[in-house]
Amino acid sequence: MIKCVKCSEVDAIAKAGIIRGKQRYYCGRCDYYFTLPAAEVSLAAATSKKHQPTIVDIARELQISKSTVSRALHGHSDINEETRKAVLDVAKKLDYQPNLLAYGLAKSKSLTIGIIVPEFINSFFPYVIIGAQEIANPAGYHVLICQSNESYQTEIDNTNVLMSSRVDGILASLTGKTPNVDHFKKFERAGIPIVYFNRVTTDVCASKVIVDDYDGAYQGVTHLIQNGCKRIAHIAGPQNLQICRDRLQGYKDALLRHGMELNESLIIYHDLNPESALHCAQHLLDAPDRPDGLFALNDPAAIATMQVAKEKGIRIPDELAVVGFSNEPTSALVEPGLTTLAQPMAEIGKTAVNLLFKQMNDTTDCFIPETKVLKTTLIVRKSSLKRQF
Amino acid sequence: MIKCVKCSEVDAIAKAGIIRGKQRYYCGRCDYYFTLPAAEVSLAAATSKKHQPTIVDIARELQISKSTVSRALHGHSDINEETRKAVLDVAKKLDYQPNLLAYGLAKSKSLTIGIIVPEFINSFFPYVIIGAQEIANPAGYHVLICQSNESYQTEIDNTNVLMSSRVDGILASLTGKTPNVDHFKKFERAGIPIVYFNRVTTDVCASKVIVDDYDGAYQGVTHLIQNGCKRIAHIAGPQNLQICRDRLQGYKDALLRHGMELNESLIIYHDLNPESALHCAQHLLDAPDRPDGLFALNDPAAIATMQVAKEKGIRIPDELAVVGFSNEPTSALVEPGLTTLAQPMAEIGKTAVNLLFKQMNDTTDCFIPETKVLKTTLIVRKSSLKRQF
DNA sequence: ACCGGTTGCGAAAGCGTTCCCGGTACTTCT
DNA sequence: AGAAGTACCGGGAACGCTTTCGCAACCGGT
Repeated sequence: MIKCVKCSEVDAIAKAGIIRGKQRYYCGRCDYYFTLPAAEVSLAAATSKKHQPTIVDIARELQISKSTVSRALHGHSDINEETRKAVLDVAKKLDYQPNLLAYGLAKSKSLTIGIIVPEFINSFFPYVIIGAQEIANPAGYHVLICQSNESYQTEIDNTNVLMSSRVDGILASLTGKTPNVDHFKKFERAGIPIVYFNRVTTDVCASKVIVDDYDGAYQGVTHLIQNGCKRIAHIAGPQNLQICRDRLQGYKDALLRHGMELNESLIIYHDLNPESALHCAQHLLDAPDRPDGLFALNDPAAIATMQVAKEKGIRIPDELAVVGFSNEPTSALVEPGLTTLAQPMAEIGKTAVNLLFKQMNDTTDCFIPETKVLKTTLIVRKSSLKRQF
Repeated sequence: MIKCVKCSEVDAIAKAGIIRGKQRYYCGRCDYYFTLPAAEVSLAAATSKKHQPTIVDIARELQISKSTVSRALHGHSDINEETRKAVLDVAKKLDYQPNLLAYGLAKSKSLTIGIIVPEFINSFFPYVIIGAQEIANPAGYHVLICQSNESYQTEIDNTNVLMSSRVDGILASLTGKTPNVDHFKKFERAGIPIVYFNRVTTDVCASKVIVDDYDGAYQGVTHLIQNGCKRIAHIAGPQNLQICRDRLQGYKDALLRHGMELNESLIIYHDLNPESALHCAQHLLDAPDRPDGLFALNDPAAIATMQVAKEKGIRIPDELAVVGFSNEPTSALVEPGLTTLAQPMAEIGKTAVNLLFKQMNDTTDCFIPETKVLKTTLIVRKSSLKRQF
């Protein structure tokens, strides 16, 4: 017979429904509902997930309170030197690893900064990330990398992931399809600082790290002109990105400044997908009135064009001089070497994190965003040096 | 005069030390210690960190309990359809983002898998990571990427970071300097599954994803032999890595099988640092009795050698035929195109995550590790096709 | 001897979730 | 009509950590 778990009464027990698959009983005397305790599923087999040592374990071992352990582990004041040593010893003995989840919850900070990049197949972004880590890691922060794969939707998803992860700051570089930065507004609302780098938009009030794209483009195109190019094409990027607009403008101004005319048919737009680069190249080189010079918005596009030119038997640089942008390692490997505008990639990452930290430590409620503009350097290789000139 | 905060007594008050910089008082009547409440530092300026909506906010808005909200957000049973809709609406209205830290703490799982790679400058690892994300993300997991920068110490640090982050699983590829995997043992102890990929060691009992390195090397070297090479060199990797030992063995066996003799002076060891590749190449090509063929353990080493050869005026493939390993995109860009053994990079990532998930969902206490061996494909380009042959 | 000050530690309240369990109001059998 | 079952919901402990604040013990000067 069923006994009440409280009064051990037997007679006043009535069935009171099934709950979560188990019979429930009601004791009329105690006015108490209960289910029979599940017969102690004896297996410690359910203990597959081993217990990780916590500060409570350390505290128990030393017969002190967890507050003291916490203080000891953080070099807090208000702690006896011997106690601290003892705690540290036990921590090492137990191989204690602080639980960052709990830490983050308690402190409302995750010690993590999120980085959103459009891709990391080409070396540009990896180098930036490495630069960022070089500053972030020593400061005790680690880095959560999200790549948007040049997809706007993925970028949005990534912002949500970073939001849920409660990152303390964001470094972001946009996709070529990102029409606006509304999906980043939530970070502002939450007081999480953002620094945009490289691929930024103009319509946002935030800190930015960019290079002088206009100047770089201007230099690159001028170089082509000085090397005898008469018809200089430009593979431009999506015009939602300031970086692409600036490079385009630099291209245009360089031409005009040197008394050359603008020819819209020589400007072709690349959506930054790898296949698109090949299409642009095809299109450009198939044109009846082929260009004899090309300034591409980035190295991969320049290199893709060189490949296509090669297939078509177009000689580089004599028939087509090429200048890229970024100086990714590959640009030194292709044949002929690609003339390009070197970007200080690691420097970009470092600068961005420094700016982020500055903003994170800012106590004044109205932080004034800052834009750092780094310089590019023209690296001349063979792809732009016409022989007959 | 000072009043007791409890009884408002004035006379029985005595000073009782300074604590944390503030004067403390003692009321003899109440037997009570107190400090004066800090004059309400009126600034809401300290509220710079805005409040993020939580389930409690949703609950308050709807006048229900947070338990109900939690159930609603997770499509739990035991919830009225209308209630759920209401919760979802409010959640959307408030732009609620679940706090992954709190979730992780409560559930003892972080929905994160950690990936440790030795570097991500070359494209191999990025592609693997993309493959991994393609499986992990749809399953609700995100990926924490750590790069060890070919440093053993950094790799150890990375394991600690991932341990602290309480990742639910690990994908790891070792540095060329990692002597053993003791630093990964803590994951085993904690019951956190690991899958090693690509750069693995033999002395560990865990799931692995590798390619058939021996076979790939054998194929590559055989291809060189069939193309008329008589003195085939090998840039080998650190012998702590099984992958490097296998490729070396494949090289040796291919030579022996084809009646060629082994020449230790033609084997040179690369520590996987970028500069080291150039040294190896220099050394190899400066030798009095220069090789006429090269099988390099990876594409970057092969390409570095091609660069050095070019500088020295050594013609490829006629004077030196080259075969790499991996088929990174760059290998198609260099001149001549690099013959190489294609690895299914994204596939490696996907397979590894699948294996990891399998192990994570395994309930039996004794999980049997599994090793998946993927196939390589010889991609023939011009770097290995001697003309006079 | 007493008072004011110092040092070191413990108790407990959060942080935002999940989840177990108990409770209520209602429905459906007999 | 009353017993048995169903559908939902709320309370509250737990996760591992930080942090505030109270308190005891001790120290040194008058």
